[in-house]
Amino acid sequence: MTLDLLFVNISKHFLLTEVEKNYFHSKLHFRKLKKKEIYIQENQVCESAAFVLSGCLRSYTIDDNGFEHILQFAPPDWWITDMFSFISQKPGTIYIDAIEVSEIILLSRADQLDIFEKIPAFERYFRILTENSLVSYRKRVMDGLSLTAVERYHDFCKRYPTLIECLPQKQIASYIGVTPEFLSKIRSKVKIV
Amino acid sequence: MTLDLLFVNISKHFLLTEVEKNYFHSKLHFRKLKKKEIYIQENQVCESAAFVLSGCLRSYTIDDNGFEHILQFAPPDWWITDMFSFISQKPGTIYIDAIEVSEIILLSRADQLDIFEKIPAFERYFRILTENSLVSYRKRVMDGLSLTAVERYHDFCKRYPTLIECLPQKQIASYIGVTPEFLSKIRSKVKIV
DNA sequence: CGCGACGTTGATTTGCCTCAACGATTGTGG
DNA sequence: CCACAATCGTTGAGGCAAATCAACGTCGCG
Repeated sequence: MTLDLLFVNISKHFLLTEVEKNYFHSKLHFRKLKKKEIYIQENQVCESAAFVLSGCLRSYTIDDNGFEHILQFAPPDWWITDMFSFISQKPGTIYIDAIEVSEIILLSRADQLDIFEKIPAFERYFRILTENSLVSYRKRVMDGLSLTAVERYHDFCKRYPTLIECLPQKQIASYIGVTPEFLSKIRSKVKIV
Repeated sequence: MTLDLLFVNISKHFLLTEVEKNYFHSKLHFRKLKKKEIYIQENQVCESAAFVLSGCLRSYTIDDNGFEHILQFAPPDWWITDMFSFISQKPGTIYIDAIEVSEIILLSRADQLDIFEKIPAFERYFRILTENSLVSYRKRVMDGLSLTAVERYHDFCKRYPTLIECLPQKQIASYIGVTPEFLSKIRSKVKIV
């Protein structure tokens, strides 16, 4: 239950004084999640963003037909939240749960905004994270428009080699936007070649 | 050639002193674009973000088969840039051009970062814009995963009623991710009902 | 006027989905 | 610790949404 991972992450962007570090620390909350435990649900206000210390989380929606569509995986050292609900503090549309036993650190939106006032470097830190996240969503949109399912699968394997190992295949299928059956067929064809 | 639109936009988020306003103003560059004039090209570093005063811009990629895929339309009062290239100052993958005669204001990344230092409220302004933009890209990813072409078209009509009027149909098709032929068929079916 | 971009429509093809059946693996309660 | 259920991945047959290809009328523009 060490917060080091978070502070190392932050220190890649700027250096905290001891006082700032303590202040920031005082705003954080720690939480453990069991496997499959739900952290955020649809129609619920997402009060906090979560930083993953261990384990792995995912965010997803459930459509009218009951199918899940995965938006993001969050292994250790990643932030995850329902950005829409987090910034607006209105009920959201996504679910976040734990793929495996996980430890996370929570920062509420109110505390985040408070910290932005007190320690402007934090506003920079989160601005940069948001910019990077925007770029990766943009890439995802482009991939959806211009790549075939096979190409999206290969791209996923290249980008997230460590996730490939530990994720059930149906969740990868849900992320790249195909049915589990079809992903299975993609994989069997690749092997033969 | 008035910058008012930009300053009104900013004033929705925070108030500028006269000094700050002048400083910010001194960093801006004005540019006119002819219809179809290209502002940013693939493999080029995107030095500046653009704020649209009049007209309309679009960003898009061209895939291996020569097809365009539109990422964003930018009518007046919107910012547009190749975020990947803008933040990394590395060669990008997207094109930005003018759909019609347009007037834009340019802010270079270097100047933006400089302004963040001098006037922290600007860092907040752009953080908020980036957060909102991230949310809309996220929605676009979800729509691509869970909606049919017909549903994406109706959603587009609802969200961008003013754009529907002035855009050639093939560009709407490119944005929602279908061929122009198929969008034509979608529209003809809707009319009959 | 004539060319090129655009929208339309129809015939055909294809990428991916649906549904169903089957082993293999995981997990769980007795 | 085993037995059984539940979940997962695989495979095949058939179906559908959307792409492709081609032909044609219209319009804006040099």
